[in-house]
Amino acid sequence: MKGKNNQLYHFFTTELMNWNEYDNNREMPWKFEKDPYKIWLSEIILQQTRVEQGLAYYNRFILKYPTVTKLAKADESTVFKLWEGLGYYSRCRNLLATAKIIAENHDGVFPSNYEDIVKLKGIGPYTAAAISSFAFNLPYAVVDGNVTRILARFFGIETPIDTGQGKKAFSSLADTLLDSKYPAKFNQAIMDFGATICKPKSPFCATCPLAKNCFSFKNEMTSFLPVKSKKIVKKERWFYYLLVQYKNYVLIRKRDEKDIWRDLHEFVLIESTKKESIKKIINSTGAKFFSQKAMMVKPCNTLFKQQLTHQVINASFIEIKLIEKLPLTGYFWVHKKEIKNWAFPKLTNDFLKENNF
DNA sequence: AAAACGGGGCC
DNA sequence: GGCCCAGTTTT
Repeated sequence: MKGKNNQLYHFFTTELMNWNEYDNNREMPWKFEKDPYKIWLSEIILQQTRVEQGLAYYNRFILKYPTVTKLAKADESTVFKLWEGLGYYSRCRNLLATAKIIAENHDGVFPSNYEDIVKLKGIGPYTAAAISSFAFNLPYAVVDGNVTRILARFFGIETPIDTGQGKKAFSSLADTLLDSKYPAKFNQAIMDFGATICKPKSPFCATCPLAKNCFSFKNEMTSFLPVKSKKIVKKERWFYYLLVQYKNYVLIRKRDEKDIWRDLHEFVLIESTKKESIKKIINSTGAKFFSQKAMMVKPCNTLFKQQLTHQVINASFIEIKLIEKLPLTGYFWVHKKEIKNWAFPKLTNDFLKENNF
């Protein structure tokens, strides 16, 4: 039984490494990169993010911050502005924090072993394995969505990939399969393979070099593997944004609670768990303070909707022009021309763009 | 162990 | 409308 498994393992690795020689045309600026800083940056950007979406961000970051030392000296708001629109903003916060740690505690030199790398903020098992193998050619197998999908399908593993047990099993199997002489090449190959051949939908089994020994291909199971255990429940929220203005100034604040869009900015927010009438919002205790001192209150008709992983945000914007410059705790006044210097959620930028604000 | 964290693209 | 993406952190 063990011998049979070993043969299968060998087949998998051999075919995969062979495939990479000829059939892989994915071009990415960080491919075959050896600078751990550039690899790190690319891996953080690509967490839960498609290559096509992250590519432009990567290029802009490298241009502006060519080294980890340069990044470490950067202003947080500037870095967030550069990250704006990419999502999962804790990645940006951790990126800067880690750059500072490397600059201050490691003399600006990226750690060169897995144990030290995985301790850094924003770097988990996947990213540590990627940096270790790509930059330092250390034998750590990456386990991302591509890898779990390929392994679940090829070996017919029904263990859910999003459980502790599953992660352990897939990681262990990946380490067994890893070509320890060429870890960087193996890791690059398996992810390219997942992205181009063993795709989530409509994989190219007809031309797949692994198909003849693939459990899912032989048993018509590709559409059922891998298995995920968790069902996502979405909640719906209604955001009513007051564009409180005085002359050419508008009130904004930085979101600082543990919630979506932390460290991004927003206008005066009145939130509800359900849809409200604009009239009710304007007359609410939160808005009355302003509407009483307003020369103009104008709701914008468009409803902005943003789908997130665990929630749906519905946003309406209401313009309020004041006759005097009122203060509001937690908020600050900025000139309209300065708005573009602050990072905002995508939904807000959509509004700003549509309304030439 | 489960939940939360964005935004985009595909079917 | 649901799924998935070169996952990690927090609860």
